[in-house]
Amino acid sequence: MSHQPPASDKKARARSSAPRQVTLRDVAEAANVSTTAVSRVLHGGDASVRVSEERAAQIRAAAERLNYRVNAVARNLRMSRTHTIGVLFENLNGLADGPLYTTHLLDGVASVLFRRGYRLTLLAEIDHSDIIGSLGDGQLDGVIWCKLARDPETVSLIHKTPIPIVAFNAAAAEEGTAALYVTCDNGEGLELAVDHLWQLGHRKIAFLYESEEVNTPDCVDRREAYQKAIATRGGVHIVVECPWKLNRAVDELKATGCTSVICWTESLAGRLLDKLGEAGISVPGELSVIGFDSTQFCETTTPRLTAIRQPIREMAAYAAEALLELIGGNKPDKQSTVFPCSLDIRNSTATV
Amino acid sequence: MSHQPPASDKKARARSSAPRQVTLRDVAEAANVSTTAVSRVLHGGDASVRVSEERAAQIRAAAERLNYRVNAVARNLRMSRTHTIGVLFENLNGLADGPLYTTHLLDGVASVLFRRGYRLTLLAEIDHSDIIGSLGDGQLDGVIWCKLARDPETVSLIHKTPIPIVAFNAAAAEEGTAALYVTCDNGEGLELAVDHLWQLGHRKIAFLYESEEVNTPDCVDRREAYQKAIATRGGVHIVVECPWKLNRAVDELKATGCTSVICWTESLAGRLLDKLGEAGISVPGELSVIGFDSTQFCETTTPRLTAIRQPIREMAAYAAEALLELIGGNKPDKQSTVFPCSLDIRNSTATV
DNA sequence: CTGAAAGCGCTTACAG
DNA sequence: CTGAAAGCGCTTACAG
Repeated sequence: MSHQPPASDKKARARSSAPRQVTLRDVAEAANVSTTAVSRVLHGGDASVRVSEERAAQIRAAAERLNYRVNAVARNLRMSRTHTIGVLFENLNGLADGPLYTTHLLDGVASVLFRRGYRLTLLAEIDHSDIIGSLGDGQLDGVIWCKLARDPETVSLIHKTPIPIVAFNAAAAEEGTAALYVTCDNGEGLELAVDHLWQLGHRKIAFLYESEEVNTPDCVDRREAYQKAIATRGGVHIVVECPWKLNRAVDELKATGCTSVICWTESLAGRLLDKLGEAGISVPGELSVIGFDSTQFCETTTPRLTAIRQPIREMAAYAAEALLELIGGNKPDKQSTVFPCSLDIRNSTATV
Repeated sequence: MSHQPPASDKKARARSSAPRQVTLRDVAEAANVSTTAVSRVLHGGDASVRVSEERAAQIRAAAERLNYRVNAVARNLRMSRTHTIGVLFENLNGLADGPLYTTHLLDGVASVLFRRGYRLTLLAEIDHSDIIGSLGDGQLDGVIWCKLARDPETVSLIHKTPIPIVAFNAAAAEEGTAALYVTCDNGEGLELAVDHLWQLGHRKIAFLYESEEVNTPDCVDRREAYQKAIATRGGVHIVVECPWKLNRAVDELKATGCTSVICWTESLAGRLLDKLGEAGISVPGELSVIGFDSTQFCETTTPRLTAIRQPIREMAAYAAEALLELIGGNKPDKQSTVFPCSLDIRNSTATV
């Protein structure tokens, strides 16, 4: 019975033109049941609805025959839930910036999300003022906000955002912010790095960062942590700011008379190694260099790069889990999670 | 007038509980106009609707006052358009695999998409049979399918997918497939590499790939192109398959007596360099090594890696542009676009 | 056990 | 110029 194509003349749809999407209603008509029953059988949900096995089989057959696919957008609208979370980067460059930082980050997030049936959308902060528009438009259940800045404007943005937020690599939590913070222990990391150099006899240790990153949370924190670690030892801190391209950076470092330098990222350290090579300055012979992140990248530089390690992938996976908890309505017991850092000693540091 | 909060008693919504989303209807009521007018003023569209400047101002004021945000999911449902495109990877590992391949790919795609107001969703092929489910659920306007395989099963999948597809790094176009193909000229690339080695006096040139990748399109193409380039010169081809971890790979290469090896990716070449280093085999002294992709990664290996270059970022940006054209309903003039390869000679190759 | 109907928040012919 | 109403394709109280 009912093996003829669904008539649906009630609506007299334009069946002739573009191949209209097959809907739940079509399946219901073909199987001679209600859309309620079809929804229940095909998509589960509402357990209070019971459908006999016979009808269920009819429904499944009809769906198969008509090649029915659920329209997730309609479902999302109805349920106010998209099972999609966003990862927000400060800028487009973010993607190609750190040699492996972004990759590990996405890999960690994706490993959790995909397993739990969530999707991952990439967002870049193009227009600062439009973030709310992107985050509050209903398409995202939550967001992982990378390198979240701490200026008042951004903080107020956070308050206005209607979805749960996990701030990634954004240092300390703001007072009264609903967001969760996941970061690494920059203080510990720089303490380890300075300690390592100090033990090697270095007393003039520089800290290097790009002027473009002067306000990036991690950059600020690491700079301050460096200064504290140096101060603790009664040393003199040498903070060097350079342009992204490292023009004159080598000269400026030389002028300070430092014997070692800590770069705020491994990406920067890698580029510095190149410049030092060009300038004929041997590492670690004349200058010891330390980076931050300690991904596989550090195994491929010349010399292999000593670096502070933060477990990016694990942090990202944790951030994703935490976000799903928030979305599920579970309030976390703590607002900040700080992952420990360690120091991977390779070949770019030596006694002074 | 009408400065009191919207009554909306008609519906008697649960205003007391969770802060319900502010809708277009709320704005309309607050401004004493129709939703038609609000939609027109706030979101543009339907140019046939005209609203006086006075009313428009009222509407904008009401929207501002109520802190109205459009619900993009509802709009997407209505317009059957999400302005979101997917990037589909074969597996999760894809993300952390090639040192910079994925990053450049995403960067290229994102650079185009974000500028044109599109979003980017990451998908991984977890369950092969469920791809249609993901691609046909209405949440995506199109997809960039990376390393699309050529088995009959996948081809039939492509035919069933209701959204435009651009296949990336997937070699030749399938007969009668609607998909667009963007790839690099593997043949040219391997010809250049073999030529380079041949000129350096190498006559025993091996080709190395991981057994896990035996059916990956690019791997197949490059292998065949290698064999052809060798055959053209009357040489003997030495194809070596190894496990991902490269167990015994060095021994096997040694056993073949080859003086040089072309790896199908730079990632593999990088790992091989490590193994060779451990085994005390000097590169390029005892063995010349060539990789494929030639990203910044090759500048950081020891020695710096000679590699065939494919312009990943440009290819990805092109793929994104092409996909948007397809989505816009513009049929492309050609089904395949092949980007030229070149050879970046660095320090991992030398005379035999 | 089963179905008719309301409603998620938009946009857009259509009629005044 | 303006608005009432239909409808995108789902899910889910609610009533039989």
